[in-house]
Amino acid sequence: MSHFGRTGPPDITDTYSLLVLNITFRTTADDLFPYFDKYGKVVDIFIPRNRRTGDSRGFAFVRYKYADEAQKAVDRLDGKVVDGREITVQFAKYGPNAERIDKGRISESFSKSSYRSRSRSPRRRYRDDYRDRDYKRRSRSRSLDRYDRDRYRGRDRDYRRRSRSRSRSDSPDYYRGRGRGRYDDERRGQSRSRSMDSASPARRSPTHRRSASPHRSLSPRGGSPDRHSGDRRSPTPHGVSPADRPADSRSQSP
DNA sequence: GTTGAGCGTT
Repeated sequence: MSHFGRTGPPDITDTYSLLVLNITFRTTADDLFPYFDKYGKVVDIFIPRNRRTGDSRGFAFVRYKYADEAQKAVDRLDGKVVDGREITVQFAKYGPNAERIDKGRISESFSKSSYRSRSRSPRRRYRDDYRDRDYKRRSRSRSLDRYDRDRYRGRDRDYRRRSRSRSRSDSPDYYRGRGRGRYDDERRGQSRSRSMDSASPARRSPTHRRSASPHRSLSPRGGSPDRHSGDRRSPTPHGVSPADRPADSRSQSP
């Protein structure tokens, strides 16, 4: 039983869904199974993943067959350290279709008569699908979702700061890399190859220098770091020299 | 290689 959520929702009519938050991004359904299975009969475990990257979002849904077992798991597994991180287990408040559920159990099935109740759903079913291609072309003022908000949070400060001090014409990579709206997720393989050979020389130059610059600053006394330099240079006699770069350029050139 | 509020797929 290692295939959870791969075949889609089996049957959530008589199952109780538990929401597991604060789990690691590397935790899989199989990892959570032994934890929840010990406290009750786990019907299915599903971990929402990103459509583009495929990485876990950091939370999972565990469905129990009985409410008493689910409650037990919430009380026992809530605050339990899994994979080195404390997880949060609680009853799901919303169903797979954004419908309100009671105690993790769906209060209303999607029958013909349920359509009338659906008018009350204040929540949208869409989350990441429409945002991925609409948010960038439309306007970012709509409010960034958790996916983009996370990435922008770390890149935003650097991104804006550089724009002020440095001109865009100075960084041709700006249009291909950050200008697209996002920098990774689903980038083309060919773009990456060219970046390594074409636009690399300009960026790789400062990269090598940083090894020597900070090293000297941290050792104003001198004399001591001499031993380290000698040993570290041995494994790298050549290859890091920029003089070899032109040689590769002609090979890469068509 | 990174991140951390929240509510889900065939």
